[in-house]
Amino acid sequence: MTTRYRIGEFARLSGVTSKTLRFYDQIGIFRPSTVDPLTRYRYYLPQQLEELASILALKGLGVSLAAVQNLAAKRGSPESKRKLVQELQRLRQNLEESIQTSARSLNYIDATLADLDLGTRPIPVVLKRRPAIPIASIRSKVRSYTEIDNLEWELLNALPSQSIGDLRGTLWHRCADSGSLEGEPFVALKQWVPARGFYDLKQLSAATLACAYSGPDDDSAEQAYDAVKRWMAIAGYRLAGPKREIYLENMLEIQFPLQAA
Amino acid sequence: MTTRYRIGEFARLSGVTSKTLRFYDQIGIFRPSTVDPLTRYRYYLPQQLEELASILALKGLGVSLAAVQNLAAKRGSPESKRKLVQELQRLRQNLEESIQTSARSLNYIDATLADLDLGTRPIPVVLKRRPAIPIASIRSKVRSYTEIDNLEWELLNALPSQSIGDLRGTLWHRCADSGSLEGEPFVALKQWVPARGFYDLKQLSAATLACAYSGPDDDSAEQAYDAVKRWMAIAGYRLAGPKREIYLENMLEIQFPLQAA
DNA sequence: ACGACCTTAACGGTGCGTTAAAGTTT
DNA sequence: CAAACTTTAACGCACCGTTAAGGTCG
Repeated sequence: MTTRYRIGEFARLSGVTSKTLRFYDQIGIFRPSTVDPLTRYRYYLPQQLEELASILALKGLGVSLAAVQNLAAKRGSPESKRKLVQELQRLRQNLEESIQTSARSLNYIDATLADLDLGTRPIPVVLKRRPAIPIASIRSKVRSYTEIDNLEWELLNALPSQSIGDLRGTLWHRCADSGSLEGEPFVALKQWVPARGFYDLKQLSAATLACAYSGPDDDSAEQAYDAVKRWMAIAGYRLAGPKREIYLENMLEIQFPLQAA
Repeated sequence: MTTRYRIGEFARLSGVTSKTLRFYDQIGIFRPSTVDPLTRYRYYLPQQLEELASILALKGLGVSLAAVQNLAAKRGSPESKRKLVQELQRLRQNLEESIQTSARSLNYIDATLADLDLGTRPIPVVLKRRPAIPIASIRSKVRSYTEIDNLEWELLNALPSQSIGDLRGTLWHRCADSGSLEGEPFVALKQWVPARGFYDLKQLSAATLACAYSGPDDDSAEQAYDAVKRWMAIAGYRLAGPKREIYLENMLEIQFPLQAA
């Protein structure tokens, strides 16, 4: 009297839907013990509940069905054990990261809710990855913004116009020890340009950036700076290099390079 | 000289791919400022970077594009603010839960890795939701398993056979105060049966269960019990009611009702 | 004969990634 | 003129849920 279950009952017993069982059969990850060749009804055995459980346990840990299939294929071999360990370690990594980012998001949501409660308009802050790009720049201590404008003008004039890319901006270095502020206007380069003592040729390094936008006025820029600072504090990131100001047509993009903290 | 960006450049500036921009255009969540009617080229304005940023910020918090669209539709209205707050609160909830389950999974993965390292074969444990079902049962203090078998036999004989469902098993009550153990064999009911003093008619309550399978022998059952106990301790759940033993053809399913802890 | 089951097939949903084939800008 | 861009269209992914239109079991 070896009981066989039809799909519906097996579904109820195992806790998944019959559609899921049909799907698992179709992709070959978990098949019924027998199939009636006439009616094509699927029949399952009690022992298969455990087999399915081992699949569901893995899936419950976040393993993809493809990976489960991979692992189940060569079950019992010593190689499979290594594979499993490897997969679980990958998973561990992912889980830790997802917990981190979830926690950051949670904090930020709370802060945003508090802002909304106070009626403050939240300024959107977004994360971006930027690749490294070649730039030409001039770095200098600055006393006024006019000085920066002058530096930039000189930089642009010193370079052959066909080498100048679309991206322009200023890097702001704050030296903790001296407390002094240095500005470094830069332009992206499309082509090689001759090295001269007058400007530096370097790379704007690849980075993850927290970004916000502002109008061209100081007030608006200050708000954007504050928004990014708050965002970083709340989300638990730290600054990792000079801040970047990107010039857009009557707009400014404020970028803070990030380091997980 | 109001600069317009073509899709590629706007994509680079904003940090999303041009495909994403086309997709957002298609679903109407974020459209280019102008489209050349001849070439159908999309053109974007610098100000749109901020508009897109506000969308990306929400998405970064885990809001679905549908929800973003919903929120963006009536932006500025006081109703939109309530909607936004509501959405953020829903999100907060989800994030907290996902952090919880991720943390549980993390612990369980670590334990599984430790087991694998020791060469122990991990017994799969899975979570299931079960609905309430009507049962008939007899509860009693027990000294031996034979007694349970007898009780079950009596129960089955006392009931009209056409009312007896497929599910049979035993509930195990452990009374903390007395330290005594009581067993309660039960059978699921397909139909109404007369109430008699001899057996109880009740509901097997709906529950979330941690489950494992074992063979019919005591040794195997003990291992399954231990596996579930360990799993619960590691994942941080607590027992919420009598344990359930489900009888399957030459197999046992061990079920522990759960309570988040 | 009735209801509760089972079958396959096909489309839907999320948020785009990935070709492919053809036209446009610099 | 060639390189680098753009367009639409269509399929793919993961993991099934959800009809729909029929055969089958007790």
